[in-house]
Amino acid sequence: MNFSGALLKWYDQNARVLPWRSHPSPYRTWVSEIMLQQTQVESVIPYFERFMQRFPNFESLAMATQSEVLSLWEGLGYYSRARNLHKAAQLVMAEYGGKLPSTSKQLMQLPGIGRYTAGAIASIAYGQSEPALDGNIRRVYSRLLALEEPLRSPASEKLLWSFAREACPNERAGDFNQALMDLGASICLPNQPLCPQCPLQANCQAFQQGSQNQIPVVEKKAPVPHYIVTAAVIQQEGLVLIQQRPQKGLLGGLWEFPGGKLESSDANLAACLQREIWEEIGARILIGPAFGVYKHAYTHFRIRLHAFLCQLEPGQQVTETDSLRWVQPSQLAGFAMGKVDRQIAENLNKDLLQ
DNA sequence: AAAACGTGGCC
DNA sequence: TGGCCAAGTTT
Repeated sequence: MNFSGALLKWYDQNARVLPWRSHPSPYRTWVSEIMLQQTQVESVIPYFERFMQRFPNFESLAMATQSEVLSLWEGLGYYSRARNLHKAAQLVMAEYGGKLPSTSKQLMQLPGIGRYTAGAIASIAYGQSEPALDGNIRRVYSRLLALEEPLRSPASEKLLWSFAREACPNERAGDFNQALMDLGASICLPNQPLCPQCPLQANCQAFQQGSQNQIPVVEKKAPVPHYIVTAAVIQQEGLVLIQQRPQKGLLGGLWEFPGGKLESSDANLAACLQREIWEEIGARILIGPAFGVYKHAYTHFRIRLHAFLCQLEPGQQVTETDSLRWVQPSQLAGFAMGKVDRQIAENLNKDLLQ
C-alpha cells in the first residue's frame, strides 16, 4: 500500500500554519515536539510563542533557572517535560557543543525524548526517513488496516510501528509524518471521521468495510478515585507560607500551599490539616475561616480541596529553607504553581484588595 | 509492563 | 456532571 503521494499532495494544500513550521530550526522543532506531547495544538501555540521569546536558543534555556522555566510552563501540565527540557538543553550545550544531535538513537538519549519524539525530530528537523507514531497516526493506521486488536495492546504497538517504518518515505519524511498528524487532527477524527474528505479513502480498509466508527478499539479506563484534600494558607505579619513539591511526581518542582489528603483516621478537615502541617513542616497551626472549595480532575484521580486561612499557634515558628518560603501574596505570581494553588493564590490577592 | 503524570475542550 | 481525548515518556 503506497499512500505517500496522495497524502503529501493533500498536505501541500492543507497543511496547518503553525508557529514552529515557520522559521524551522532543530531547536524550535524540539521545543514544539516536547510541548505537543499529550497536548493539543491550540493549547501549545501561546506557550510556544512565549517560550521562544524568552528562550530563543539552547544557550538561553540552558542558562535559565529551573524556576523560570517552570513558570513559563505553568498551565501546560506534565511538568517533567519542562524539567527534562531544561536538563536536555544543558546536556546539548555540554556534550554536543550547543547543537542538537540528528540521529534518532542519539536523540533518544536526551531526557524527555522517547521513540515518537526522536522520530519526529529526526524527520522534521533533519529530513531523515524515520517513522513517528503518535495518537493521531495510531488512529489513522488502525483504520487503514482495519485493526480489530485493541489499539494500545503490545501486539498492536508492534504492528503499527512496523507499518510506520515501512510506510515512511525516503523523501519528505518530516512532511509525511506531519501530514498524518494533521489528517488525524482534522479528518480522521476519533468520532465521526470525515471520510468523504479523506485523501486516503481508497487505502482505508475500515472505510471499505464501513467500520471506521468501530475502529480503533479502545479499552475502557478504570474509574478514577476521588480524594478529599486540605490546604493551609498560613499567614504571619503579612506574609504567607508556601512549600515546593519534590522534583519527582505530581506537579514536581512547583510550589503549593501545604496540606494533604484526608485520611480515615482524621476526625475532620481541621484535624487533617493540623496533622499534615505537623508532619510536613513540624509546626502547630490554628485553623481559621474556610477559604474556598476547589474541585479538580487530574489524570488518575479527582480531588475536592478545602482551603483554610490559618495562623501558627502562639510560640510556633517556621524557618525558611530552600523548599519553604514566607512570601508577600503579591509575589506569589513569581512562583510556579499548579492550577488549584494558583486559584487560591489569586483569591488571596483578590481578598487583600478589599 | 502497568501506572503515573496536567490541563482544557467537547459532548 | 463526568468520561474521553490530546504531536508520549518515565519508571
